Amino acid sequence: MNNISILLAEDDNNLGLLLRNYLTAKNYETALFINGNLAFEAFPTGSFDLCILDIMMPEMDGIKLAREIRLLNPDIPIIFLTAKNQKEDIIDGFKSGADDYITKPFSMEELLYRIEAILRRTTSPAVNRKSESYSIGGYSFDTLKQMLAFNDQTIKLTTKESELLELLCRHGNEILERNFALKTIWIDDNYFNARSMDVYITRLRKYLKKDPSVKILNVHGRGYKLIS
Amino acid sequence: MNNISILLAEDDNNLGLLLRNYLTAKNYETALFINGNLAFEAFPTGSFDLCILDIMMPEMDGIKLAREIRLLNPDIPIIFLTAKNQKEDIIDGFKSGADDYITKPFSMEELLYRIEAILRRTTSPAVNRKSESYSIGGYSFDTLKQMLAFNDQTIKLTTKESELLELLCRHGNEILERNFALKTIWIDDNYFNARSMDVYITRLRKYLKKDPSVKILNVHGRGYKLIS
DNA sequence: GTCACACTTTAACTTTCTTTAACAGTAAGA
DNA sequence: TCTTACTGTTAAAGAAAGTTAAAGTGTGAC
Repeated sequence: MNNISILLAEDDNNLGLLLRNYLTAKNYETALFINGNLAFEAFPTGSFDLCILDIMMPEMDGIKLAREIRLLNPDIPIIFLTAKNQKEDIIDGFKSGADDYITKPFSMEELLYRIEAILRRTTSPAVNRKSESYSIGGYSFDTLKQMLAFNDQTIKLTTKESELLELLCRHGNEILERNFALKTIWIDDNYFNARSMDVYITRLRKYLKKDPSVKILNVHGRGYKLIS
Repeated sequence: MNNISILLAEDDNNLGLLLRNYLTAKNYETALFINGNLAFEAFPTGSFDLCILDIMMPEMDGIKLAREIRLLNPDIPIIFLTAKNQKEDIIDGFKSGADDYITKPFSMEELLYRIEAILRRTTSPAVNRKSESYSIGGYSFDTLKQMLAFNDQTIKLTTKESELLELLCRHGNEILERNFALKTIWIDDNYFNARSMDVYITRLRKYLKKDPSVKILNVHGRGYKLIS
């Protein structure tokens, strides 16, 4: 166990069990509740570090649940699960204080990335801040500081630049799927976000061109490959 | 070999052999079994790192097999192969502890991506795909960078060009079957994809004509042979 | 509050990649 | 020889991605 405890509220039992098993396998202590009421009753007793709430649930929906939880603990990170194209849900979700949300269907890997990202943002620096750093050819990239260094020159990346470069690094020398990247970073993989991503790819390529052995290759119709 | 050993259970012999050949070529040690019983009997003897199980199989189906395997080894990654739109299968699959599933038809590259993704999640740090390079007469071809070099001139190949040339190289001086190439790269071996492949063969021949000893020969009705 | 600034998205235009089409040439069997 | 399926080549059409600039958006300083 890594001492992280997750409250999971999901009424679809198949998905719920799948998620619980997966998160448990990933060393997150996970408590599953099949509706909002049960989750809310359990919340004060367990000392949870993170909540994953389905929005559409009978009895008490995820948004209402989030508001109640926030009254008890204003700082706890909350990730919403929602079906696609429920824009209103998403807006309501953010109003009720979501830190993040993820649209169904999603891959386990995607959810895991979100959890890690959110824990990185919210847990205190002293605790488990493992500063990941990648070396990309002659560059070195610190994901936490969001700094990209080449020899003595260092530039600060923006959040999106850094997140995209991190995903590329994680999938180093293999394909990073467009949709995966879009859903993990932009949440929604619509046309405009896809074009936005193109702009960021261009920018990253510009940053990385000092070392000619480093390349971000496009795989037509699928995604990108960072090679070094 | 990269020391990764895969158990593959698939009753369709065509697909089974195609998969085994491809995975073997990609340096995964692969054992193929044509039904669930045989696979299960063999499981304890071979020390496998990953299972790829067809769901629909006679005798013991993939889901039952997965459960049995999980009893022996709760952590081994399992990928299911399933026909499209078999939602129930997928859900059952996840209940029995699948890590991922892939719906037929799929490309080899897609499966490879899933395998790498799952290994990335379960083994750490990342298994970086090494850059393979082939020499073809006076040319040198880097599969990862997708670059084809002749003397001081280097051209960048597109993804499809590179995939096709890689298959040709891998079958160097022997025959690359049309259907194998089509299924591996284009997924579907229909008429239009076949014609598309012809176009790519023409293009590769153009790239390779600087060295007259290099030839892509057609074997009528069967496929192509790269000689150098 | 509003101004300035950094960050992100949208827009417009260009280039590249893949597939489809059209037509020509070639091998093999009836 | 003649027919038919297979292959070769080139051009075109359509979709995806590259690039640059402008327009939004939010955030902190004052």
